[in-house]
Amino acid sequence: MNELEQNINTYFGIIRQDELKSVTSYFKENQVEKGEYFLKSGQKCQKLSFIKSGLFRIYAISGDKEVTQWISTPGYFVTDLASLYFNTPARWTIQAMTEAEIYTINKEDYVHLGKLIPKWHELEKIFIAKCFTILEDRIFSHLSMTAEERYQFFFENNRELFNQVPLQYIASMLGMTPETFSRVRKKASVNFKG
Amino acid sequence: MNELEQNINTYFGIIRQDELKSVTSYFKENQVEKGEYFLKSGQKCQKLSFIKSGLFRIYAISGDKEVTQWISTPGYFVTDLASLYFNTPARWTIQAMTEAEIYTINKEDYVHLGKLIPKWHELEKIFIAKCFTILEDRIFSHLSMTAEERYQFFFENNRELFNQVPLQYIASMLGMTPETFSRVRKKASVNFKG
DNA sequence: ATTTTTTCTTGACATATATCAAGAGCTTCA
DNA sequence: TGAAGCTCTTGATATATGTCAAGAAAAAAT
Repeated sequence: MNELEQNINTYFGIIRQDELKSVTSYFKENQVEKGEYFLKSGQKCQKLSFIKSGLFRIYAISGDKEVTQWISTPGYFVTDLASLYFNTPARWTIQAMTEAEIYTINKEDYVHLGKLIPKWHELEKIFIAKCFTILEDRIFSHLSMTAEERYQFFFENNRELFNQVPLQYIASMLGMTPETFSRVRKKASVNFKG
Repeated sequence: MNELEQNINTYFGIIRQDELKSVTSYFKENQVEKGEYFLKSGQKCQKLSFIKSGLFRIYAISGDKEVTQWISTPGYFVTDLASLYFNTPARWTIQAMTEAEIYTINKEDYVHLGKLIPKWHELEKIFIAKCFTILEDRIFSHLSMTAEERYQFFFENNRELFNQVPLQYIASMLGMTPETFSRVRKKASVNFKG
């Protein structure tokens, strides 16, 4: 099973091999330059991509500040789900932080799959439900954890990311300033050694 | 169109009248006592209900504190989506804050509808996607707004709730203490008059 | 109607986190 | 290789929010 097929399997669940082939055939592999915009806030999102290589940052402008919502890494996907599903202007801007290779399906084909593969809506359902539970975890973390605890938790589960991207963006997605992030980090590393 | 049919329409989208009838026929109306638990954290959630009347609080215990995630009012629904869809132990406890009347479908029937009504998975997909966008808004509010701004925003859109439930729970779902809530509230009302 | 319980407010104070400013260490790239 | 720009850290300080404690107000129970 190739990379893309595995992505589909991970997020959408299991389908017959021939259907899987059919699904993946709608994805086109493409290259993305560093700094290139996958989506700009306000546009209607017309595609969904899985990341083969490279890093994408999903963020929005709020007042005079950027709010990073997520950093997407190989194996993950990028899209603005709300915009894709409800045809609303995207909240998020999505930009490549590095050169990247992605597998992209456009919205038209994505919707078409629903007519082509009986089980497709069910798979989408699973996909979105997974996205939902991820957000639910995050809400809970904001309601119940301090900045330090959110840092710890994220660090435990995403160590690799810390030497791949500017830390200020991780700070933002955890809901703290770069300065606080830096201090929390120092404190955590001291605790870790001690 | 009755209340329940309208609920289905609002959350799941439009379907044929006969299919709608078929869907709603699986929901049973039932009474709930004040204080009764709809779901307890750790259980596997086996149902989904729409609220005809009454109020439910969705919360979790974190350390020695309760974290209120949401207060569900007539027209809304109650369930633990993650638990319902992935059969995992529920994170949330759901308790009736008042006497209540609800329309309930059990999981078995809910799943069965997928076999019965071709479009059902697609409707569920819409339902979950809506839930997703609500959470996305909330994440954004925690990443970009102060306690005061979150208060303001919630107040604008949910004034009625403020004289129906203990404010401490609203405080918690907005991620602040009752004391902070009280101060923010005072400040907001002064600004409002001035 | 009175008591009891719960909820809300307020003040004093503690702590967490943000802001501002400066400098150090990296990268990038000309 | 050196200049220019990022990025990260650190200190000083400000602000937002939490904690604790007490009392007032409101709601529920008797």
